[in-house]
Amino acid sequence: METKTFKNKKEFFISPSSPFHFDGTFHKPSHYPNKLSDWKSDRYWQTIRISKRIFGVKIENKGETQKPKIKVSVFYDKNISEDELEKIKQEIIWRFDLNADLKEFNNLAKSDKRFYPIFKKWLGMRNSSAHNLYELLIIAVLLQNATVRRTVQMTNVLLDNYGTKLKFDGKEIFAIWLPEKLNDVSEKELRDLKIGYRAKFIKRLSQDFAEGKIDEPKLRTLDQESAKKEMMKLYGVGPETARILLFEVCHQYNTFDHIAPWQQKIYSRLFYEKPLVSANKIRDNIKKQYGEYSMLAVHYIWEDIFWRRKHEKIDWLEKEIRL
DNA sequence: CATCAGGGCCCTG
DNA sequence: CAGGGCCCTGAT
Repeated sequence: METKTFKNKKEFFISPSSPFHFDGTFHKPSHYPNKLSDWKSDRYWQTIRISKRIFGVKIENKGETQKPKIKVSVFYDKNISEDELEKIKQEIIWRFDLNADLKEFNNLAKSDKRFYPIFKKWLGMRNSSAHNLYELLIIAVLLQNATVRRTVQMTNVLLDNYGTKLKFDGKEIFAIWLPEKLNDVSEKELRDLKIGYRAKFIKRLSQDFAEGKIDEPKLRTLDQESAKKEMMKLYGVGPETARILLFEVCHQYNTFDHIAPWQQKIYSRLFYEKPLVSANKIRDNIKKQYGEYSMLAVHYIWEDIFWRRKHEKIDWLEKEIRL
C-alpha cells in the first residue's frame, strides 16, 4: 500500500441548487462501513482522482436548506492548477448531484400523505456517489453474493494491497487504485486475497478500463435505456449492479426495476408492513406512485430507516440485514 | 459434523 | 430461459 501526506490546501465554494440537505447527501447510512470517506455532521472527507492525479477533499456545510452553500478544501502536494481545481469542482457537483432540479419530485412528495414526513425531513437530499464509475463498479462487485462482513473484509484486503492511504486534514482516507494498477496482477494473486470468483470480474474490468474501453463521460449523458444497455455489457454487471451504477453514477432517478430478494423483504415491511409482498406488486405500486422518480423516492425512505437504525433498535430490519 | 442459500452473474444446454 | 457453478460465511 502506498501512503501519501498532503499539506497544501486551496479552497472554493459551491452553491448547490435549493433546497439542499447536506448530511443526507454526503452520508448514506445504508452503505457498508469503509475507509474511503469519513463524515461528521456538516463535514465530510474523501479522496478524489482527477485525470489520474489524487487529491484529498474536505467538504463543509456553510449554508442552510433554502440558502445552500458548501466549502470545499482541496489538499495536494507540490502545486495545483486552476484547471485542476475547476475539474474537481465540476466533478463534485456531478457526483453529489448538486445542480439537481428536484421541484417536480418535491411536489410529488407533498401529495404523498403517508411518507410526506420523511420527504420533508430529508428535503433537498441527493442520490450521490463519492466514486467514479470504475470505483463504484469495484464496490458493487464486492457486494455481490456476500454478507456485509465479507464485503468489508474484501474491500479492506484490496485497499491494503493496491489502494492509496492519503493523510490530510488530520485524517487517513483511502483511495481505490487506478485500473492499470492491476495490469501486472494475476487473477490468481487476486484470488489468493479470498475474494473468490470476483477476482475474474475485477481483473477483466480493470483491463477494460485501463485500455480505455469505457467512456464514463458519455455514459453519464445517455438516456436510461441506452446507459443500462452499455452497463450490462461490462463483465460482471447484471441487472442489480447496473441499477446501482445507473442510480448512483448516472443519477437516473427511475431505476426501480430490479428488486433483490433481501430488498424485497425490507420493502415489504416499509411499504406494506408485511413480511413478504411480491416483487412485481412492489414495483408496480412504486412506479405508479412516483413515476419518473421511483428509485429516488425509495432512496429517501430507505436511507431514512437506516438513519433511524443508528440510534434505535429495529428488530425486523436487523434480521434482514446480513451482517 | 454436514448442508445450504445467499447484498448476482456467467455460461451452457 | 432454466439451472448449475462459483468463493466463502453464517445459519440450521
